[in-house]
Amino acid sequence: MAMTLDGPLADRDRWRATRCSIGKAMDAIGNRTAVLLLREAFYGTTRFHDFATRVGVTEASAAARLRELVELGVFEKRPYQEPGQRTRHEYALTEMGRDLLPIVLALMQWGDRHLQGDGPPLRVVDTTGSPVRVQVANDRGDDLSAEDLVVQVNR
Amino acid sequence: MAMTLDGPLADRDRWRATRCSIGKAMDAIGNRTAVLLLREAFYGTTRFHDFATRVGVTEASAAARLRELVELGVFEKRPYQEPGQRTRHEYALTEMGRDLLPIVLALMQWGDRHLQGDGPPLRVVDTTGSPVRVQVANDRGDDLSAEDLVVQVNR
DNA sequence: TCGCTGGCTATAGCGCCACAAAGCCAGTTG
DNA sequence: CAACTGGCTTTGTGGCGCTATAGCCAGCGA
Repeated sequence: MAMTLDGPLADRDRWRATRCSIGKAMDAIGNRTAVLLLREAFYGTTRFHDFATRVGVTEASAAARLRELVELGVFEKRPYQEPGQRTRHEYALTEMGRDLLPIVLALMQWGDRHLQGDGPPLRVVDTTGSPVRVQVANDRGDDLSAEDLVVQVNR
Repeated sequence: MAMTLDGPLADRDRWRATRCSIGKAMDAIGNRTAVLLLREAFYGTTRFHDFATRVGVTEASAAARLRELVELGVFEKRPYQEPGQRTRHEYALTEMGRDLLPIVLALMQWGDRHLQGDGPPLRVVDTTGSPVRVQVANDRGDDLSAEDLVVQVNR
């Protein structure tokens, strides 16, 4: 049912998850608008106005969230110029941002399975048409659930 | 870089992600306290007071978030009785709740990699000691990134 | 030089979610 | 029967993030 807590972690009353990466990640990107901006970035959106309208928030909101994400290092702002147009900026995912794909797809997968009465609106497949899913796996690629996992103190 | 949008999705100005599972998932559980309650549940916590103190929020906050998660079907409240004690209730993850493991671990993995200056505080391994990670994979277990993915309309 | 457009920024108001402190109720122990 | 404990609930306050509306600025085209 639950994970196994190893070594000094076993006595659950003796420690608190103060440097927890899950909490830090939620502080950084745990916000509906931020996550939907990431969805749009993975769908290929790069321009400010497109982000705002496709996510369905005001430009004020999109600007505030994008600014935070640039500051954090998830997006980078890059100048570009279309012929006959002035210089503009586009928002491109950094490596840090691209590493968010498992989070975004895991949310989608869970929502598809448990929150959609009429089934998933979209399907994600690979380039051969094979369905894609997010899994918790070890080196051998075995699919694991909580009771297969052990948590240890690092170093 | 980005996913491929297939068929009617290709013209990005022609559709809006209105029934988006990512947005619905964020509405349901996209909240710091809710996610940390889930972390504790995966670590084995079942009792109200333990949830509140281990997450580090007030009992008022823990009670409100737990009530929402029970209503949603992520937790179920079960009566139990310790010898010499009155009947109490514990919070246990349902299947819907256990399906949130990839989201929680994906957040942890990303936070470990990008938000922890001194490296990850905890390690997650399987029962043989092999490191565990969250991956986006197809049927064959290939690890995929955004440019390998195709999004299609379902049905 | 004037107006248009894209990309923001500013202001005011509202709701959600956190906090702290206090209160309440059921049942068990003394 | 009174006191204690666990598990909440209530009340009041504050911040953050959303909305709507309005304004600003840079540069291109006419």
